[in-house]
Amino acid sequence: MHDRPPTLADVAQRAGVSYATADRVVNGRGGVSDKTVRSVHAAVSALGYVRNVAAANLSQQRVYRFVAVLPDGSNAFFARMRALFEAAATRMIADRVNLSVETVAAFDPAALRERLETLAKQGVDGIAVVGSDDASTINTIAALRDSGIAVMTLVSEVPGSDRAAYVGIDNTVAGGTVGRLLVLAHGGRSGRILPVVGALTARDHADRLQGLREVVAPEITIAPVIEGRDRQDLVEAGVTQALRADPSITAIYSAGAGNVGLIRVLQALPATTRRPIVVLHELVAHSRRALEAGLIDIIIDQRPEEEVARVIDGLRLLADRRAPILTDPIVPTIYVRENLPPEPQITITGNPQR
Amino acid sequence: MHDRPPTLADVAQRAGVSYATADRVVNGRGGVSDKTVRSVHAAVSALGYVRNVAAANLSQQRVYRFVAVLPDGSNAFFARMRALFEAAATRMIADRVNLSVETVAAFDPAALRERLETLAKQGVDGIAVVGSDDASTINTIAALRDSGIAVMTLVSEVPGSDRAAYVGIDNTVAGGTVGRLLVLAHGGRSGRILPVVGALTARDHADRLQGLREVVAPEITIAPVIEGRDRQDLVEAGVTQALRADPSITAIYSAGAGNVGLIRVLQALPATTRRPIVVLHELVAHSRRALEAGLIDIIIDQRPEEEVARVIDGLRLLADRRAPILTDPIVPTIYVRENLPPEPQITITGNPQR
DNA sequence: TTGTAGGCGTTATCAA
DNA sequence: TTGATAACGCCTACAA
Repeated sequence: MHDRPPTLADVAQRAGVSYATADRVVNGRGGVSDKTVRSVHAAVSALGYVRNVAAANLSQQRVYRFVAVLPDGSNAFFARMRALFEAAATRMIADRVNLSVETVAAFDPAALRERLETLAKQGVDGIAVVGSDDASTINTIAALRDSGIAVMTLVSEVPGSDRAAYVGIDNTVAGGTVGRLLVLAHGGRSGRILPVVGALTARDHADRLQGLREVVAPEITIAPVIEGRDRQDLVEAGVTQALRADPSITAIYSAGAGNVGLIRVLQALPATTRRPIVVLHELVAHSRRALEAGLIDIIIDQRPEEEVARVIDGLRLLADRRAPILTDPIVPTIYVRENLPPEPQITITGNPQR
Repeated sequence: MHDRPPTLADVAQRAGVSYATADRVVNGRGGVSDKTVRSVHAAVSALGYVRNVAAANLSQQRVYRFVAVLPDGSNAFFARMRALFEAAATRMIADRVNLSVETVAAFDPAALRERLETLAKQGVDGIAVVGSDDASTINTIAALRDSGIAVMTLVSEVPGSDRAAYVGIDNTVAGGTVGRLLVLAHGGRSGRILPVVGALTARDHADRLQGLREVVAPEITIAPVIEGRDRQDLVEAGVTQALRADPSITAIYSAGAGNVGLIRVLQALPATTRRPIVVLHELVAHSRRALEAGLIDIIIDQRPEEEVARVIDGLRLLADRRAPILTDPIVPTIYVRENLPPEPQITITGNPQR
């Protein structure tokens, strides 16, 4: 009843060959006669042999070295993602995976390329990088891949690149989701949405807008887009002006960053007027407070926790050259005031007993 | 630059003691002089030693044996959860964890107790069980715990029990979330919600209703509750009758199962009338189709994928007697038509290369 | 209170 | 084409 799982030695014995031969067959190292191969395979499936990864890793003294490359700057979202990576890193050292987080100038393909090439020279096993849609980055990723390094893109896709996988949301889906919620919130009445983005040239922002448009038309119209460059001050000025200029606005959708500026506008709104419905992206400290305070209605979040977990999983699978990794897009999640998760804690890792 | 992580042997050498002594200190086995303890600790932190779990597991020939106990019946949600557990099980045999899924008569505390006691005798390391709120179950869980078996409750909490952790949503939160979305969807207008539950005595359903009530009052009123016993036919009959009796109903919230019946009612609704806003729980095949078809508006889901992952993680931590496991509640997720995840695939596990 | 050494299942090297 | 065997890092029985 309680027999231990079969080992390769069991397989070898059953197949009537030496341990080494069984190993050759199981791990496809070649140089084994067909007949022997067949008998080993038969033994494997008869016994239900499964390679013991713990033992394998031990014998190989495998130490995975992974790096996550994030854009620098004071962006709250990436700060959170960074914290998540760091927490994961400390949890994983017991599993012999060495994960580090590095920062590189945002929107600077040359800097990114240089950093990636340096990492390649240092011999990392895998890299997760926040994508950007330019030729330099595409080429760099291809080069890394050719040199056998697993590359995954994170948060933002690098369209033409042959990265091993993309982990992030589908921005068109995100925009569409927002659109659907706004349609619901308008309850059949007409309305006018004020869209705020960082820049219309930013692929992800444009996709979100596109998703929105497809869903809300034709009942609800869309006001001229504000490009806030992801900067609080510009967002604040732009939204203030737009609201003043167009009193028919019933909703605001902020698809980019700089939302501190938007929140300031909302705070300053006269209490007499019914404020527009407000939806914005990413659950971070300030957006959370705004939702709790009733200044905004919905946060749509890409769940960086899950993204980080998937990236790490994926890098490990790639490093082990296991089968094609699953690549379902992340489903953007909706937060309202009532289902906010517990505030993220600063995690202090204790020393495991035993 | 590329040195391998320090081993206990390194620690021992640096502390000037034997391997066994270092081991005694690091694993707190006692019987070591204070002075020695200190010097070993010093060496540990000087070198940054971290126990290699792969090696530890190997040497112990540890095989985790976990069981998930789910209620039987044709419930689509539990069918999905079962599939998720089974998929996880096959993925984990390479890690020497033996996870099996068992089924026990729903709503039958005696049967559950018997099953759990049998498992205890067979010497499992951990059990995940869908809770129920009765004395027998509470006692059984206590007994299991005393005999050193890790018990986690899943989906539904067992209030007074000393289970190691509960993995599931907070149902009051779920109800509140639905309430908020319905308030939004009413856009300041009054309305009347028809609630459908399995039974008011079912703790989770009652909690959901409670969460809803707290949020929607006072603008939106709540019609008399339909108790559908989670059965399609009863739900269908109840909802049909209620809609006929009360034309002022603007929304339906189904907090329980039997939603196939509800969907039939919606399909039969005359196309001329504007149908009520409909929210229900759990993303399964039929609810998904209904959302895609525009028969319902929102699905609130407890993400069984995440629940399963957390349970397995938790059981492993408990079996290893590692620190108190994190016990954040699962955040219920909102689906609209646009952010439905890809249809779950039947996963066929390939043989890992190497 | 401290130390020695065999074994866990795999990988990889060397020899036949 | 096949076989034997020394690591890998940790746990533990046993000895001192």
